[in-house]
Amino acid sequence: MMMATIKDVARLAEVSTATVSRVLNGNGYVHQGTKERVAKAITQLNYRPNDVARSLFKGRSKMIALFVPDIMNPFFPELARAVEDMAKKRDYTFVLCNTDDDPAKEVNYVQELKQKSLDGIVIVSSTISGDFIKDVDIPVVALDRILHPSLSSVTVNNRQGAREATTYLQELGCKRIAHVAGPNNVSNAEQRLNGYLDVVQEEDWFRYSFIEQGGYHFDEAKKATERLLTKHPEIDGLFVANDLMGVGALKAAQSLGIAVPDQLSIIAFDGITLGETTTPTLTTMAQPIYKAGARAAEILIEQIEQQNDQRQVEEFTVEIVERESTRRRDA
Amino acid sequence: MMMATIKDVARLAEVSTATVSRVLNGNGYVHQGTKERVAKAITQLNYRPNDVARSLFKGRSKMIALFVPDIMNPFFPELARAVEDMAKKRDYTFVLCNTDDDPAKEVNYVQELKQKSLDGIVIVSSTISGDFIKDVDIPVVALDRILHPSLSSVTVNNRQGAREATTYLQELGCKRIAHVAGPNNVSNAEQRLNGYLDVVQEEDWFRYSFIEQGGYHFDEAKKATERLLTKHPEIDGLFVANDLMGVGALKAAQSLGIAVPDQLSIIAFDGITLGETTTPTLTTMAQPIYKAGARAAEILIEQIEQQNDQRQVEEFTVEIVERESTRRRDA
DNA sequence: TTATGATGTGTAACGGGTTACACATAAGCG
DNA sequence: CGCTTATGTGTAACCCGTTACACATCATAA
Repeated sequence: MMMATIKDVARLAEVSTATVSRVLNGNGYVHQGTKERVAKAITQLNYRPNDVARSLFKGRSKMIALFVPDIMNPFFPELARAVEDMAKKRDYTFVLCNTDDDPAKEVNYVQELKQKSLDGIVIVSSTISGDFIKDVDIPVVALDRILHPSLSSVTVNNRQGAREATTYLQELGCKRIAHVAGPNNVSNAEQRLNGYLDVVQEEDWFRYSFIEQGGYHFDEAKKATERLLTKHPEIDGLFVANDLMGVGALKAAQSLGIAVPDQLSIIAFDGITLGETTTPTLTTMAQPIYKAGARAAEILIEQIEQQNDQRQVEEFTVEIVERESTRRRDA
Repeated sequence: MMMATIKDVARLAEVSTATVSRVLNGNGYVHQGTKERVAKAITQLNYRPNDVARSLFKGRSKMIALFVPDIMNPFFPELARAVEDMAKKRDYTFVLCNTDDDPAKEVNYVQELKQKSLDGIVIVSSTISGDFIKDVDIPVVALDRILHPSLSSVTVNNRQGAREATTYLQELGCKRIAHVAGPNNVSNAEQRLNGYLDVVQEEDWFRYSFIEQGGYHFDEAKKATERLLTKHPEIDGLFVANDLMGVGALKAAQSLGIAVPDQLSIIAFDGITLGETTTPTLTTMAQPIYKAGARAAEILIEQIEQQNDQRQVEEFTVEIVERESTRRRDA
């Protein structure tokens, strides 16, 4: 059978559609008796308002989107889960977009979603033009990476975390600490690199050849680590820009017959589950991933609902999680 | 500035909105010259039709959803990616729903999405009532698990794959092969169990105590494996119902000091990336996960667009991927 | 008793598209 | 030349809610 409409309810309850609408939304005055008749009609017809009609009138859709480079990257599912949970909690529908870090795709998604009256976007991106995104006339919250100074954002203290990670390796007794870096143009990767440099740059052993690019990819990081360990066999500590790459580094050490953590301590960054399943498990600077995602969604929804119009910038703190890939060196 | 509407275009091009609509959709007759004037006006105003208004009239939204138990389970991101890619290719917006295997949540999502005129659902579920889902009056395609005989579905040959996995262990020379099983009520888990039984049930050593429940969870599977290996130290081969559990089994063996693959060969099922990052890497019966997801979405869209109304049932084939967790036993 | 505000409800416009229908003109054909 | 069909375009209804506005009734205070 056809979905019942507000007219059917109105007819059955012998009132106008305006009255039904008022009952539905709890607006205006409605006589108690009328309210009950309408409620009864609604139940009887199993009526559910058509959200499309509502959206058309209101110009809002109760939908938010999350843009990620690729949901298959194990960092993003937890973020997606967090945003979806918050969306559901606040009665929003959750749209997921994989952008592949392609600015054209990102722009294209924005346009298509705006045609659908999407209410807002949580975006993880390093590629989209800040100038484009700041002019998108719906609320946007940047997550994990900063996109434009005018946008609300939720991030972590990458630089400080990187400093702590590197210092931790020093405290374990590591004498030569290298870094497998993330991509050049990504804010959080640069911050992690800087944090590493903050700690080691003044050391007399330090040279820039202790840094290799791993581009946030498993394979690239594996190769980068192999290069590092080959040209500098003296390396006894490794700070890797994220966990996915950290696992690549683990693999590289294995393939070169270098024992982790006996000969080499490895610490990475992010705190994704993947790091718990390797052998050895991966020591890491863990982000509160879920919390950050949920908070980003919450800020977005507050902005949508005008409860809080101004820009919010929040930075969470990372915490070391000691696992098996690091160990104190005997002096 | 406000978004331009079809009326603005009509005014600028000096035609009626009907004519603009015809140009937009390539319907009916429009004079060549008129067409050009309208096209010019559209460009000039940077006009994009309002999809909400369209949806209201058509009763269709160009949105499809994917229901998964939990996107944080590493089996699902690839599926999600596949469905999203296909959705995008066919100009559909992709909605992701985490159901936590909770039938109430599933029903609730269906209702909310139907209010938004969602066009169809790809669903991975073992919990939703078949009777409920078959009466949802929009197209539904079951993926990975069978839900109801009247629904289109895309699955893999779980039973045959399980037979091959178990036989493979036999061929390696394993004499006592145990199974860490998935949940009871999930069709593919039962099929995998049955495939295992097909091969070993007639063996004289076989007893049901060689089977333990691991419920498709990492931790549960780890504990189940510990129980198995403790009560049956003679086990030299293990078929695990999926890769996530397989990694749990690997951990269990490690914690008991049992060397994989030297003392124990482990083969799992699914072929997710996670199995490539462990040490040893995990031998598995790999599903064409991406292909299956993409095909499910394609069938769904065909059904939505009435190109193909009848039920489709497709079964893909799994293939063994030999990695490091299995090895031939010396006779 | 009357002015005033609170309560209760319906009418109709509106949001932004799509399309059935009517009408007009032009072209093709016997 | 008259009839039929193809081409071209506008009017208005429709999709399904929401809400401004008008109007009535009722209660309360002065």
